[in-house]
Amino acid sequence: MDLLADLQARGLVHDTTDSAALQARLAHGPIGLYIGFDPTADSLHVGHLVGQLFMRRFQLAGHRPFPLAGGATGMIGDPGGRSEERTLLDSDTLAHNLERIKAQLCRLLDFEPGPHQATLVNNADWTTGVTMLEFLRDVGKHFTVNQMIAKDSVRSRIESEHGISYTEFSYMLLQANDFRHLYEAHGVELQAGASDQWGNIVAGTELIRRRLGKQALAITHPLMLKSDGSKFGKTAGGSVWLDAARTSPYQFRQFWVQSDDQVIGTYARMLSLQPLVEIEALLAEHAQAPERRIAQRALADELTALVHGADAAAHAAQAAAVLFGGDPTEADAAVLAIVAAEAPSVALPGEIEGLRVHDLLVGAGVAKSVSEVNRLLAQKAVRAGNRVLDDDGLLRSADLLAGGYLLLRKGKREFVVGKFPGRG
RNA sequence: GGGUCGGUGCCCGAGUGGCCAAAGGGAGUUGACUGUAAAUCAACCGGCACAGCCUACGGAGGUUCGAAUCCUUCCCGGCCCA
Repeated sequence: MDLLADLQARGLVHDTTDSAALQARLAHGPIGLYIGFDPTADSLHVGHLVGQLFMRRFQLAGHRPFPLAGGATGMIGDPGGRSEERTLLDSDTLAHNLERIKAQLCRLLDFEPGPHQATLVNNADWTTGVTMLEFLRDVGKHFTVNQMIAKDSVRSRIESEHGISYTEFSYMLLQANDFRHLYEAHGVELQAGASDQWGNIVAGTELIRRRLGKQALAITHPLMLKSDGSKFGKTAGGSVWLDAARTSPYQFRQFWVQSDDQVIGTYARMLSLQPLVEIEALLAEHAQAPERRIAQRALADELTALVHGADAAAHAAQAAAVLFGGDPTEADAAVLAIVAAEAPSVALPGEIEGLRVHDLLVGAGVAKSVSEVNRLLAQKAVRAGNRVLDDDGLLRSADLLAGGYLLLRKGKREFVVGKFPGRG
């Protein structure tokens, strides 16, 4: 199966400009492709994985990926997919975000010198020095406002009550110019992105055609949505981030393990780098005994290893086995040490006997307030080890597990490990 | 610039002097049932030193025993007129 057919079979192709030309071009030899990521936060989240892995698939098939960090476009903000104007980030925040995101963009791709070497680029490098007049003459001249306001992302904003600023209106020109620059400077002939980027991407192919007289190509992948149609990658606690400091490898893995059956097939096909036949076999097996969650576990392990490394993935799996598998009160100190390193943790004061859990749970971020802890206690939702705590929330020294760890559990799936400072 | 309608808790949205921490819905949390799933049912859903107190209905003043509700003023948004 060739690359394009594989992408299609995985449900990763939403639209392409000229599929025959793309097919032929891919068969002809290595192609340069790029996907842009704007530094709107200091970490990417799981929603960005589709795009990152999209590039990885091309690289594995022998092509050259150019992950682009939007140092320039991030200053403007993409008008697409939102009903209101963005608040502009200040330059310190932007610089910080950019640095963090660059590191993440590099993680899933191969940067070793060679024919399919990845190259990280930043559109600020070729945008910052351009003057307003140059831009208007070299880029703006090639677009009519008529076409620009016809694009979905712009039209929906024009029709919204808040309107759209001139700044955000210009976004697509910047992105078009990026494509043109990469085409000329690096021979990047293909731009990929999520389906909501279609308008911006095609603006680039048009600019290349008008100004250079060359054909550039475009391909988009569907936006990933949850089963209820809401935005992918959001949980109760917010987004699931790729940065281990924001979302621990354990939490990251749990996100996938807890995916529901309805969407796991879509997720596995779109995200896993395993051959499609193997994925289909796994999904068939999963359908036989969904309660075993083998598809969820397989995808969770694969993605955690890709994003956080094999060791972190193994530890996250071991921690989950203790917390959801057997009896944590029987786990030995070595295993609990792994749990303690993976699950959110909180420092214990000297003495446990008679200590109330309130501050521990609030401190760990599991509960927002003392009142909430009281409510949880009243609902019998808090445990230490296996013991359901009384309404007073008092702990006993007998609640300590092997190695002096205190395992607090809120509800069925949230855990906090209490550790004495200086140990484990 | 003139007129007019509006700004309520995470979101939508009721409330037009005391019975208001504020109806209802959504989101969320927990419990039951399960498979670390979905659906369903139930409870909870501002904070705290928790039978009480504090903070809160755009901001600041005021009237009143008492204000989300009335008055003044300022800020912000929609619509209409210029």
